[in-house]
Amino acid sequence: MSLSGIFPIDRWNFTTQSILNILSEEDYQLLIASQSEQRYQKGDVIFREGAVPAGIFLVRSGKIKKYKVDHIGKEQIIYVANQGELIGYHAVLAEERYPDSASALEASSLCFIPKEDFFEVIHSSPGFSQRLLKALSHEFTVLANNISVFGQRTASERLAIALIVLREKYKDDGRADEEIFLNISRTDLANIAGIAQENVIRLLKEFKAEGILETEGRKIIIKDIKLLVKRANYR
Amino acid sequence: MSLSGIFPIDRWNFTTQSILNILSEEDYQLLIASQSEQRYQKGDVIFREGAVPAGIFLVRSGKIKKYKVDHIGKEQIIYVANQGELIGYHAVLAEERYPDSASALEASSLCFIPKEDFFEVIHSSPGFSQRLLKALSHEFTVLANNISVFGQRTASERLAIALIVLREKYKDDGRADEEIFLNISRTDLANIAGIAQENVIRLLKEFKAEGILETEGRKIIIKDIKLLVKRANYR
DNA sequence: ATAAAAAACTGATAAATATCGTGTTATGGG
DNA sequence: CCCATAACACGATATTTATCAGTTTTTTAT
Repeated sequence: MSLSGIFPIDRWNFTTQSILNILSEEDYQLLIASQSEQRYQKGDVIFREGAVPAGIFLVRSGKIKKYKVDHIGKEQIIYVANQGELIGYHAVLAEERYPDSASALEASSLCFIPKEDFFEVIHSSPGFSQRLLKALSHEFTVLANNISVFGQRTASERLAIALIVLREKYKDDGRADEEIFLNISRTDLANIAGIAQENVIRLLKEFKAEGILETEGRKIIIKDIKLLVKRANYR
Repeated sequence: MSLSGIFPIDRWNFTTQSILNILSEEDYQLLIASQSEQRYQKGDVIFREGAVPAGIFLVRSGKIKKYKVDHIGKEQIIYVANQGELIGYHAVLAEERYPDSASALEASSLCFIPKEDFFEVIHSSPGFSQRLLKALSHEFTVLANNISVFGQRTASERLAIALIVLREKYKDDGRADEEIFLNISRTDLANIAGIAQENVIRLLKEFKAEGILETEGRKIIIKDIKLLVKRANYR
């Protein structure tokens, strides 16, 4: 079951497009010409905040979290990148160091693209930079939306919103049936929603009691997306 | 006194560049060819969330807030645009409706640029879209940074950070001396930092007691930026 | 299969922050 | 200049959320 028609997730600007959708076949071939695919285990770091970027990464499979670590070691997850998305290109384009770190949420496969190759495609394909502008502008909207969520929403609303967004990201994995299984730890959920891990557990218990979801150990299975949307308090 | 050397505000990615810096003289002339400058009083709305954009706005003078309004009427300020900045171009580039509203924080003068003119410059000047990509990528970094601030910082840290950022934006106004006067209401401050207005007042009182700032009615005068930075708990 | 480690979970308490009620001071229009 | 209105201010209280100090369950590695 898609969210379209139930929760206007696109209209509310919580999702971004796979970069592959904005690439023509030629551009894509050019981009991955000197590719080197690498596998990452769950928890492996792809790049660290402050490092100088040498290129960008295309997520071939798996899920990557982008996050910033606090002065007291607290982690805030900024974004979860899914299969088909590019990561690290903002820093390359802005000619800055990485403003955040990236690591694998689950076993993932990434394709490294040297920044020279990336710039070559940008320079040689005028259409590409326009589509990139469009994609970046949309991503900007998504992030701005997130700021308002943090400023205006309660802990339970933020968790509900995080679950809705994650459900979209996880729905293409595995199971073909209605129930979508989120393979993510309580701690990562807490670091996405910006709340304490213990409260994630308590809130998940509430959601479970309301029939929104089921849990089996670490597994979270979203059962009733409509109720979840109601919990998020959107309209 | 500039922040450089005291607080590495650029390194911490809290500021964005004026778009004028990335425009060549020709591009600039082309952009404002069919300009129509308009004056806005404090509080006047420039555009509203959900509207279809017809073009972009260049801030000639004054300050514009971009914000989202809650289901219960609470306002979250996403960004304060200063003289020299463009607003509304993300929506135009993404071909979306405005994701947020914009209104004047003080009497301002804006120059409207029809979206056709904007696209013409993008298409005709390959350098421009590249510089725009760079600017957008940097803005993205700034927003991502803000998300981590909301997720990781206490109310007083968020207020201190808001004051530091605003100080940079207000320092070119009026007075040439050291003390920078922020012409912004407690409510707007609250809506930037994402805290209750009463708490802004209480925290300002604390900051005053610590010698960080002075208040004269609605006026806020930053006296000691070093202490303010210490309050923000950055390093 | 089993031990060790990690993650999930729980209840009590503390801390942070919002809300409410009310008084006071600024500020802008007539 | 004065009045009306909005903004500022402040204490008391309620609410929300985090922290702490554990126990239990699940997962991982051998």
